[in-house]
Amino acid sequence: MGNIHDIARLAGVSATTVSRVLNGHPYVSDEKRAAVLNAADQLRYEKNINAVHLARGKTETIGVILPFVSHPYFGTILGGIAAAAEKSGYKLMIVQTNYHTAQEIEAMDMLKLKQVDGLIITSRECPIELVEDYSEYGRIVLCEALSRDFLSSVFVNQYEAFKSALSFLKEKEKKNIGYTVLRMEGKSSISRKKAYEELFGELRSHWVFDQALTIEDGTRIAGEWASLTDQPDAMVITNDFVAAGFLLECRRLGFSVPGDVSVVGFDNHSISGALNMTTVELPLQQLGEIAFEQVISSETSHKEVPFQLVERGSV
Amino acid sequence: MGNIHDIARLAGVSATTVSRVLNGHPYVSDEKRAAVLNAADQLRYEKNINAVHLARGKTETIGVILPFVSHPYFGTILGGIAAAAEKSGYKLMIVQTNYHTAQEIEAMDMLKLKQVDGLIITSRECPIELVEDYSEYGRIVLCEALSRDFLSSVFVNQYEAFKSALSFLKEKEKKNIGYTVLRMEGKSSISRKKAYEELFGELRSHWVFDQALTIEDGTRIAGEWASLTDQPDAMVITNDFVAAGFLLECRRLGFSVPGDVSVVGFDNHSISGALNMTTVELPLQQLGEIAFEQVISSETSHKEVPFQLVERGSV
DNA sequence: GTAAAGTATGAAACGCATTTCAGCGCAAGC
DNA sequence: GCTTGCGCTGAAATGCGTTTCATACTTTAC
Repeated sequence: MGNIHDIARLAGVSATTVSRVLNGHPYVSDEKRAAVLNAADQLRYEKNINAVHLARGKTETIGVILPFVSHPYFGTILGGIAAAAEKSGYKLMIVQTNYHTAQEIEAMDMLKLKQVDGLIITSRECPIELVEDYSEYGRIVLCEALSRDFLSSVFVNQYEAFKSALSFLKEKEKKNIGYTVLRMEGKSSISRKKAYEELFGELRSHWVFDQALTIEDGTRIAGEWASLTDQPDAMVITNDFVAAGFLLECRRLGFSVPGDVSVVGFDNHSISGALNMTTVELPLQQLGEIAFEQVISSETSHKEVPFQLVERGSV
Repeated sequence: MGNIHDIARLAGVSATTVSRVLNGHPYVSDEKRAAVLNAADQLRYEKNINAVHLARGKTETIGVILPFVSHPYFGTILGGIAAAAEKSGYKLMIVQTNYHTAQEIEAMDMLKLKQVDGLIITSRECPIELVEDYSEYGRIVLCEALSRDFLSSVFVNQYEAFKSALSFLKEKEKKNIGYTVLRMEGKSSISRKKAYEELFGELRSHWVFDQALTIEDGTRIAGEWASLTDQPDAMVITNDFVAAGFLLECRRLGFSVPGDVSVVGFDNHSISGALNMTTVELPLQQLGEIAFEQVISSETSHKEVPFQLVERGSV
């Protein structure tokens, strides 16, 4: 358990030669190579990766910022990132932020401190300008639509995806459509409202349901929906989990889906298949893989991934 | 963007003093402290964390091995680990193994290379003896029942949890009970069989369904169940997602749950609540938190976390 | 036969912060 | 008046691998 110098001494060579052997560099004679390997073996040598990181100035590690690791939306993106990282021999450092700015900043500091070579931000809370300030320390990829020179991005066109769900419902003669958002003040909230008004004119604000992230949220929102006197006859719902909660609670309350209310989810998570639910498929695994390719690329890029409406039986 | 020596020069002090100031150590005069802080500011100094890691010999980072990051079972454990890590100021390095031994070994090597201070293995594929060999390099926590001197563990008593589900069904007069396992050759498979035979005597081997991990698996298994001439009248299913797939597919095929077949899941994931499904609650978030506490503890320990049957309407 | 190109090797510099040890000055204790 | 101890400070050692540069010896190439 010595270091590279101990090996050098034992093998009768220089530390340089040891390093060359250990890293598979050329220009080492067979005898010296054998001697080094033998000495390393004898000393039960283990590289200290921190010394390598220090010397090389990089860590072959990518940081991933995500609000919740246990939510399937982020879990699936992370799965894609992890699969791509494994192929490229990169390690992954994850930071769960719970949407707290402080955690996000702490994560971005990893880039500054050279703990990670690059950063993937699956969902952002702090100002984009702040993120941009960190781009001098390493590549940053965001999973949202933007076109900044120093930040890469990979995203689904939320506006169009939402609009395609609405258009589909319009075709099906649905006139009173409600929808859910994660947060009223969120970015996607604005684009959704815009898409809605473009297709249906004025929006009744109480047809927009807030805080839609989990199955329980879906359950809750179903209750809210049920208590309305002017119930929407269709709902476009943030993701398949919320949609599942909504759909199941509606049925439990004695309503028929799609008889009384149609449901369109997002993601095409397997839960939507099991529930025979119409949804807009988002290739989240692929999005994660692309994000990883971008973060190790030397150039910034902006990539849109396609969505696709999957028609099933909830409309 | 210089280093600690540049600061020392600019502030007219030694590198030692700079280090003391930067790390909040006592015994530095106010003037020197101010001078150092000022110089650091002027130089826009950023610590190189890799040098710190090298010097200190530790990284305040814990490695987490898990087969799939996007599966809710592991996602929930990871969420618990992440929450605890955040509180303690630790970082998390994750390795997704897909149950491949090679990936597991690569992850364990992080411990040897001093890339992580400790390791949490949420699910293991390689021999326990091999894992034990790595324990000399840092603390390792496994999420399975075992009592090795150099490995910590946190676990649910799978045998008892499974048995409690079976007992519950027995009380409800169910006589023909099938169940699912992740893999026929798996560890839990053996303890399940034992529990089963203890309560019901001989087991019909075609009442055990293999490869039960995802919703789709549940869907598939429902098809297999439906095609049997001697259908079990109750199923105990690996986790709530598989159970959800099973339950929904049974209903789609025209069977009644619990009329034609009862279902008991595991985990008490919110999906089971939405489906009004009876399940055995496993405190996975808490299990993750405990695993983290164990991995940063200086002593090995073995902790069992309680399970609890949650009675709903699928039996 | 000589210049050019390739092979092989090591000394030393580089990346950077932490920590131990030694020492000096001043104040409290007896 | 002398010892003990605390406050403050810095030199040097420590952790460790990579990479550049200089050098010397072989081969090819013409």
